Amino acid sequence: MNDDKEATFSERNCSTEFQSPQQMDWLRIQDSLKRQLITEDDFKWRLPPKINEREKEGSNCEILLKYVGGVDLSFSKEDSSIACGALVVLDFQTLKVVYEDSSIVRLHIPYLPGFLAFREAPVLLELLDKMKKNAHPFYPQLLMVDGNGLLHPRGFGLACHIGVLADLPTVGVGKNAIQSSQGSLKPIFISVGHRVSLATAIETVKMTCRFRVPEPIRQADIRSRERLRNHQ
DNA sequence: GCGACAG
DNA sequence: ATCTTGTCGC
Repeated sequence: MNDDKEATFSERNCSTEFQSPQQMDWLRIQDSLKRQLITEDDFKWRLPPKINEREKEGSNCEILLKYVGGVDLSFSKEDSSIACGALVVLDFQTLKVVYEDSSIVRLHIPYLPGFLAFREAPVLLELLDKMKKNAHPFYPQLLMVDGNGLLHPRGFGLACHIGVLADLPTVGVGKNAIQSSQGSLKPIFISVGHRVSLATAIETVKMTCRFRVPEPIRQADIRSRERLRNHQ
């Protein structure tokens, strides 16, 4: 009964019959990048021990997760091709913003379901790269992305895309998803981006949620639209 | 007209 | 993504 729905959904999104030449390229790129995707914990830091939890034995790792990044884009209401991408870094424990940068750009690639990364990733990768080039001490150890990761028709959403290209642990956080009208309370959709397990993805998001959306993404959202406003 | 698929 | 007022409550 439900198999019919699953099958048609999958077919519709993975078929190459009705794709433009551009989208054919994008499909190949996604497929290629997906081969580099890591969906397990792969980082050298550890989460701060929970309050009622004993320190884990055998964890020789002394580095604690401290710098958590968040990225988001906001768009101009007048000209939808004008956007502001923002990158923020928060202290994982205090949730205070310790770094902020943003960039106003003109986007030439339209939004197409399943290909969000080709529209939004370039700006965000630039902001990350700028920080890395400067060897900034607050460069994020984990990045939360406003968009899905594995939760994607081909299992390679924006969070995966950014994670692989930046070689950074990422978590995807979606605010809408397919067949979203089931849950009653507006849920968020957490999925693995790159170099994190689902358990870690969920745990880190929970630990940074003061409100519905985790604080790193919320701050990136607030600051990107704020800057867009002051620009015109 | 219906259904609807991140941002 | 963006368009949008007031309202309730801490």
